[in-house]
Amino acid sequence: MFPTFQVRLAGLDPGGDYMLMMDFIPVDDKRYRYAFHSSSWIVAGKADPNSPPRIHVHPDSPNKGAQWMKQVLSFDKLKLTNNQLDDNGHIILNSMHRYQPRFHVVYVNCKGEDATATENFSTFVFPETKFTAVTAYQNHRITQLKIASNPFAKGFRDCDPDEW
Amino acid sequence: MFPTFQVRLAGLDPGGDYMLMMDFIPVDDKRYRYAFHSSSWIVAGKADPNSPPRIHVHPDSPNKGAQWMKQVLSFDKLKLTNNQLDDNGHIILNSMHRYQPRFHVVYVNCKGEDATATENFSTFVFPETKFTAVTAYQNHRITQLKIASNPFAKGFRDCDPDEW
DNA sequence: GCATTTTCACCTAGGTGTCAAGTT
DNA sequence: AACTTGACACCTAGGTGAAAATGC
Repeated sequence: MFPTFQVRLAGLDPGGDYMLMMDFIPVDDKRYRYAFHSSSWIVAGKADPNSPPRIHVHPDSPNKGAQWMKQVLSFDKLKLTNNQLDDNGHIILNSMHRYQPRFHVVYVNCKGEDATATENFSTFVFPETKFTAVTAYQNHRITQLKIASNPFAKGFRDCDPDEW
Repeated sequence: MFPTFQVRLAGLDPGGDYMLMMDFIPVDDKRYRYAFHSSSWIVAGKADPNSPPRIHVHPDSPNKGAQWMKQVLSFDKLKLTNNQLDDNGHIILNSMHRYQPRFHVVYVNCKGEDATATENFSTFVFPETKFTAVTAYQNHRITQLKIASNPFAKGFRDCDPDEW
């Protein structure tokens, strides 16, 4: 997923253990298609059936609050797929559907026998991170934006990288 | 470090938390040089002063016993340096000195307040992994062995990779 | 004279959009 | 007609020993 979801954490218990996670929930029960004449997405019917939702656990989990708060966190290992039979633990999405990423902070208290009974969750949603999943870009300006900002797409840039 | 230190674990508590670590201890208090005429290492004086020893923690730590036992463990992120002022957390060694890698399994019991009081260690030493640290290979057969076995050195192979 | 560092061509490994071909 | 897949050239990022340059 590019751009990568990045976040800075504050207010954690420095010595406590936390797991950080992300998941993706459908924004609505609709399927979309892109109307080129109006350059906008329009509803194209009811949503396709979706696989059981998956959760991406940040690979540095679990870790101390102090460690998580030290720097900006990046979910750069998170991968998306449209393959409903995916076997790599990637997040499964339906193409041409809208999704809202969610960020979860899980406090892991291991003092008790039954760990789950003492876990605390906080979930954060940033509405500006909603997106439509595609297998091919529908809008040339999105293509140009990603070519301009993703280092791996440098080979497609027209002019000097410093000019961007 | 190549070849990478790899090990398989058995007999852990599947639900318990473990940290896996490696460190490197001097084999003796000597400095060596390579005698080309006899193709062997000979003592060349007393050991140079060494920096405070560092410990490499396997980056997947901490993790459950069940997880550690699932596959062969590889310490492929472990890096060596001769830079006594290293700031990257690498293992600091003296060139032309002999070292013995050690492997540590640490059981992390977090039920008590003072975690260190309830930790249990096991240390494993494989004498066949002893080596002499160098900045340049002293023996052409070592060079050829590494060219033959390290995928990143394919550019230096003489014949078809399949023949090796 | 020996040991170390630096630069280099050559790899591995994998993330980009393009374009042609395939699918529904 | 709309959507998806796979091969591809072109990148990033970084691990090899060779050879030249530097240090002691």
